[in-house]
Amino acid sequence: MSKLRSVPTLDDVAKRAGVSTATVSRCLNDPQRVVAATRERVMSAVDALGYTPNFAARVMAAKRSFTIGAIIPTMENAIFARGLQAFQEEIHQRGYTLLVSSSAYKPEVEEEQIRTLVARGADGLLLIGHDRDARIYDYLERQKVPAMVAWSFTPGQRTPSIGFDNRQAMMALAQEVIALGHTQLATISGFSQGNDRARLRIEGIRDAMQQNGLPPDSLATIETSYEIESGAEAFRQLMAADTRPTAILCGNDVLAVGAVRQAEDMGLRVPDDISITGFDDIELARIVQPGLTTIHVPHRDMGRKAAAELIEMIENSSPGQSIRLDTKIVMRNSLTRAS
Amino acid sequence: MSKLRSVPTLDDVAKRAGVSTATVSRCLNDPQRVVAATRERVMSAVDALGYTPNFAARVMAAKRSFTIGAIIPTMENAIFARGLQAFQEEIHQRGYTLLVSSSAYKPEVEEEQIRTLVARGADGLLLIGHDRDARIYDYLERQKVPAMVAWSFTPGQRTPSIGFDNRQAMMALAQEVIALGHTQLATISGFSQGNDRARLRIEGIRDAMQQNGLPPDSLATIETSYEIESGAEAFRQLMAADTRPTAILCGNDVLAVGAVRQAEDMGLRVPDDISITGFDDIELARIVQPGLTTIHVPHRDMGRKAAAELIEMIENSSPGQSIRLDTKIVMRNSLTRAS
DNA sequence: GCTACTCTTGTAAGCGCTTACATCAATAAT
DNA sequence: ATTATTGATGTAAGCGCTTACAAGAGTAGC
Repeated sequence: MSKLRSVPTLDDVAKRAGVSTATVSRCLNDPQRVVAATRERVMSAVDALGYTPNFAARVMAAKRSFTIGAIIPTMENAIFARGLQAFQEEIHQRGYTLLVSSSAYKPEVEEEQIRTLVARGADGLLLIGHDRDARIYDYLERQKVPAMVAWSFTPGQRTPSIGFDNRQAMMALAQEVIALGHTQLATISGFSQGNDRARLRIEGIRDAMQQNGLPPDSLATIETSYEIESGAEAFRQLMAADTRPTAILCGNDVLAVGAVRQAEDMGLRVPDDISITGFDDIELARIVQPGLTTIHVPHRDMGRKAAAELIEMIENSSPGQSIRLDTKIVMRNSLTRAS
Repeated sequence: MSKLRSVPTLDDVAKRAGVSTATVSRCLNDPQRVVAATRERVMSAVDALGYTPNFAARVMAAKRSFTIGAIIPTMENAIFARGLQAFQEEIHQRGYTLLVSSSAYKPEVEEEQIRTLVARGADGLLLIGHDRDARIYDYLERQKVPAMVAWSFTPGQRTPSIGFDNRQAMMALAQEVIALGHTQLATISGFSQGNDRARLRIEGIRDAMQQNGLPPDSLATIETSYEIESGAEAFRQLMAADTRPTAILCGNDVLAVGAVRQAEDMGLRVPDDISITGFDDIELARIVQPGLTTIHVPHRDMGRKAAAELIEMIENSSPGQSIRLDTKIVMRNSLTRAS
């Protein structure tokens, strides 16, 4: 018996329609298993009462939530926005709901968020990058929650990944920079601790230097947070050094924009006085003046494929497949020949 | 009895610690109600088993989820990012978790998201703007889920709001523009249908025109989606008209940036050939060249206050209080005297 | 020593739903 | 006509947790 004026339950609907709760449940979840006449009676009871199923009860009984969780490092800038949007569109189309939370690049926050999402009954998880404590992978395994990694591609890990080869991509760009005659290189990177994308991008630059006879150790490296201000500050530091770099390869577009802005504030012309490159090709890269030469990442494609593959893992308990996507260099106006 | 090698439950912990499930539950939710020795025994059982409480079960039994839902129109650009971040920080500090979803500015999607969040047991909801079907407010009332509106301030509505006076703010900026001698005004606005912020901002401009003897109907108005490209396209249209405007007040910074970029592509100098203003003062407004003259909105403050007030509503079933925040005009370099 | 508290823990009744199984009627097959 | 088969619906057992209530053990006051 429902309490007076309270939120209607399945029971209330069943009583009103003169059927059992099982029938109501079937109407809602698998309509064709119920004869049309009954179904209509039930549906109108649902409408009349303004009934909405209680999600917690449903998850508990069905042991399925049709929910997928995503933990991204940040929502503050657009790095993950487009990919996540595509991811969400794809899973929505397949009847799943997305739960997003952000970790602010903090491993302990990420771990907490993962546990929260799992406790909430997420059927699967989207994670960014591979670098995290083994304890988390153990936990996920024990809870039997499949996870998919995006924004990285490293087969052979415990979790399949869909992404691109960060190292290779950055190496290609560095090759390009070196081919333009630059020998004094610098990089403004995100913190590489616990961030394989950042780490591999730096290594990509060193690879290119190595291959072209430049000593990898001569790469001036600053690690900082992914914020425009941080990029600006890092640029200031780099330019205060004894030997100034002639080209700065930034770990992402946000840092690059900060550097470009700071260069301008310091009266330096980009790219004539200093070349600056980004990574990601977010909207900002097109907006800023001069347009940022950067690496285009197929965000939407990555998001969509990650969704498809993760759902495959959930529904068929498949181990999941890793997919490598291609990146390409986008030439705009922030990189030019060394003077 | 738990199934072999399955996810551990309260029962498993209780058995292992040699206590009842009630005691374990108390240890987790209200530790001081349990004597230290017992508590330790329980906690080590929790650790040993790697137990995590099942959220759905907890919500169901406690009828409380410590979850707050937020439905924002978009995550694609940064309009809501900062405010939401502050909101999330505040509720997190008070022991709540945030669930975010975006409606893509579509009323029907928003309604679905609201229902989803409520069915998921959200204790309260953060909504953007007042404009939505009365049916939704009825539903929220019936389900007894308190809601708070942000980014608008309109007391006397069914839901309390924390925000600023969109109309007044835009009027102040328009006054400024008119004072600089502009008489041919235009606006690039978001779709005003179902979006009180957009609607009120347009009205604010007309108010200012009215007060200064300019015919409000002479305001060239284009409504479009909140995207950079749309801003650019709208700018193109405005400049193709017989009488070109000398100043364009945009509904937000995103549109303004699109307009600025397009102006440049068309070989027009901002602000010398055309003045352009924004609204919101997101990061982009500082980054773009020339810096955007815009209206600064106290995003973080708004987010924090909305959180505090919403939690107050949840925990003390208070009706909620509306709060009006101040905006201010930020002068940068995209607005100048009419030539 | 006895009653009256207080403090800690256990017992068990749900929370609202799904679903395996049972039931019953209608139809098809013999 | 009888039995097997199919389809629609009902019955009821949980899912994992919280919490009202009960019970038992100490302590204190008389």
